[in-house]
Amino acid sequence: MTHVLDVIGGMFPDAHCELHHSNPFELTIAVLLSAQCTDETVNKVTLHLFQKYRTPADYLAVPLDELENDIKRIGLYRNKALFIQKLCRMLIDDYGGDVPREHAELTKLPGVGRKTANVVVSNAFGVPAIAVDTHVERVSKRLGFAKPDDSVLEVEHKLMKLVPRELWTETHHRLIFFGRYHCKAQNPQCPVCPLLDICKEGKKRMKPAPNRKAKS
DNA sequence: AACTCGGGGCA
DNA sequence: TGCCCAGAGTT
Repeated sequence: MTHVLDVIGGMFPDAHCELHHSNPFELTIAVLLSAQCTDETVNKVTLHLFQKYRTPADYLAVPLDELENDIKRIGLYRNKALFIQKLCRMLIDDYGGDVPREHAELTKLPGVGRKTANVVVSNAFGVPAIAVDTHVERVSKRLGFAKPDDSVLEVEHKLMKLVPRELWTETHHRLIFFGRYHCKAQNPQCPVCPLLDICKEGKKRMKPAPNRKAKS
């Protein structure tokens, strides 16, 4: 596992959170918005959004329609606008206007599940965590760190056992970059992958079965 | 466990 | 054009 992380680190020396933000609150909003869409799209929206809305009260000061319109370029925008206003209401009512630092409290917020909470605690509060999104899940299963039918939670636990705690967050970032830019869902770059010799899935893909459709 | 939300990216 | 996606909530 350590060897794999080193190799990926060589491929992506500057792997980091790609969401634009300047504090825990903005990060929470950005991660919530990023569900099922790319960080690049989120950044285009938050560039303007974070100029207009700076505090939880700012998000509550406008009608829901207006907030929806402000994030309209992002998929699932109606759900997310509603989540944001409910979340801001909870921050003000229950947390003194600040984003809670505890994982268990974060997951109580609407629109914040396990993955989002892990990204917030690790990336905003420096708490080691491995956020398992579909990239991390896919890569972990292809490389054999988890089994094909493992749940997201099981993948997270197995990764945590394979890596020392102080490297959890870095592991998360590296696996994300590897999955997003190299070990992609549709067209994994197996022919030029430095991990091919230790990757079962990669070897399987390099010599496809005759009855399988092979893209070329 | 399956369904829903939804515009963007990519073939 | 059609398919899939840096998830989470509801049933």
